Amino acid sequence: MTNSPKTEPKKLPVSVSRENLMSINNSNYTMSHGNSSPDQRPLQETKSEERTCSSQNQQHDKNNFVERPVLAAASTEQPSGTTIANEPKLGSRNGNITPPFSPQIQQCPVTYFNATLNQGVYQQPALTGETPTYTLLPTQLPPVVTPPATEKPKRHQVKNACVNCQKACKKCDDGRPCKRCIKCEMTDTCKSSTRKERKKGIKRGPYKKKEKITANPNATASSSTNIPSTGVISTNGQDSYGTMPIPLLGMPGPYFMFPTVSSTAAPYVFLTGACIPPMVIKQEQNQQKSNNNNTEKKEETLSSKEKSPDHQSRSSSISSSSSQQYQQQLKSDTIDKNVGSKLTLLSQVCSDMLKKTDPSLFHSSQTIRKDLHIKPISMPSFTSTTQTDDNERATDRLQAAVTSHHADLRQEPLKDEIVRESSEDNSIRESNKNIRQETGSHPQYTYQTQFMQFQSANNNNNNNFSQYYSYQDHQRQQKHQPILQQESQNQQSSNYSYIIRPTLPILQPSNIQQEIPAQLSQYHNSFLSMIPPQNKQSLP
DNA sequence: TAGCTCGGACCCTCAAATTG
DNA sequence: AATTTGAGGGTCCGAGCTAA
Ligand SMILES: [Zn+2]
Ligand SMILES: [Zn+2]
Repeated sequence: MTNSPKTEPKKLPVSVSRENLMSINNSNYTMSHGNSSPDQRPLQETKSEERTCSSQNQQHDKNNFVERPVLAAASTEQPSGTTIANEPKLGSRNGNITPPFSPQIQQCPVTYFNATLNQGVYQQPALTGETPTYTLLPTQLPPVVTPPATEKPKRHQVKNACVNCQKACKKCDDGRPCKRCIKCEMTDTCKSSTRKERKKGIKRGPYKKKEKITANPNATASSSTNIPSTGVISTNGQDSYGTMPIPLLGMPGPYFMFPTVSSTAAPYVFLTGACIPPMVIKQEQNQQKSNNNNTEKKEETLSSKEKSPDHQSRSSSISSSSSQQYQQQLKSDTIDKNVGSKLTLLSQVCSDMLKKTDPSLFHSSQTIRKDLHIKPISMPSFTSTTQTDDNERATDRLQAAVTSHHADLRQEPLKDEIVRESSEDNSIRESNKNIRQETGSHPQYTYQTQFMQFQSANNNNNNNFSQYYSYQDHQRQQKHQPILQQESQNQQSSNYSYIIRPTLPILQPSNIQQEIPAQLSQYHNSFLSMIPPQNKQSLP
């Protein structure tokens, strides 16, 4: 197995070096590092207000720490040679929650991946059958729905590209690993990118007023020629408010150590997996709101009829990801001779496997591998099986976090906690205690603030503290792993719970509230109260 | 000429503004 | 409260560039 990403020759039919698929779904995630790719976007300062997103992203990428995802209680095999030794140097590495303010942070290397791929290899979903939508603007006459013959079908895009595709600005898909990463042999780093939370409180200026539709179309047409008070007539009939300067709110984007929770929001469910790819979460959401007839879903269903068999199978597997269905698909004619389809299917199965809920998916994936002459993988661990399970675990973790917090405030030792041995640990622990005492909140918020200030002072745009924190958390877990193992060997029931991970994935399903145990809500609320108000929103 | 880069077109989401 | 608007924040196409 090699970790170095490959470039892909153009115009290659779907034939990938298949051996490397064996690395898919190895339940340990590892990352390859130090591979500089020509595909990386250069760091660019774009001053333009309107089209900053792309360059912003790239810039953000540049400065991001390489995140090491952790799958809790993941499999046993530690892939050698790709672990900590290869990690980027990040300043303090002792696995404690120490302030990461070393200047080295700025030099943190970023992993770039060789990542360009022939776009033609992928079948674009045929969307020609989709009904075009027309918006009735006040400046328009009542709609005359006559789509131009030359109208291009809508470009299909995934909700979340994987980090590799995102960096390369290339087409991604919903599978994890995605097709492109499979081809480029970057399966172990194929993770869904995280979306920034949208800023709130941005004033938008008045919208153009809704016109009353009169019976006389001429009257409508004439009255709809907007002459804004500014005297500027925009070309599309809109007012010029759109060009009003929008106040920038402090730092580049809000930063959330924990997801912001508004008081009116439905309770969240904390997933238990330490690093479940967002993609997986999304699928669960889809499953759970199957009876939720939002337009998006309908559109998806509609268009899936028009899609290629390949795509169709993927869509259906999202709505029902049973291994039998995968098996059936594998047997079906459409997929029989098509390597690409099988790869897609494998990608999908592997993606579902990451949920670690259905061991039979593993066998399905093995079947496909066998079919594709790919070396089989060893069976990963499968853990939680139900939503209830997840809720219970989440409750446990929240309880642990809250208990730990309150105990620390009272300067009481946690009797269940692992005794840290090194003096270094203890000194940090002491300092953490002090911070808790002073601020009344979790030390990480102080660190976060300091981190942001440091980054700001050094003109470093990376404000992704959570990735850093996550990494450290991982380090700590690594350190504690032997202790936990020892405990389990000695038949001791481990009472130790890690303080809730700052980057714990969160699921907010639309119609699952009733399934959330009251206890979880309770601890969740307590937990939220630990977050000082200034950290609930963006930092200054 | 194949592969890479990256500007910007295109797309979706969702908070603000507006309407009922 | 429900609906509409339109900007934020994203995806990824494809023209132009570069190296072999
Ligand atoms: Zn991808
Ligand atoms: Zn990928």
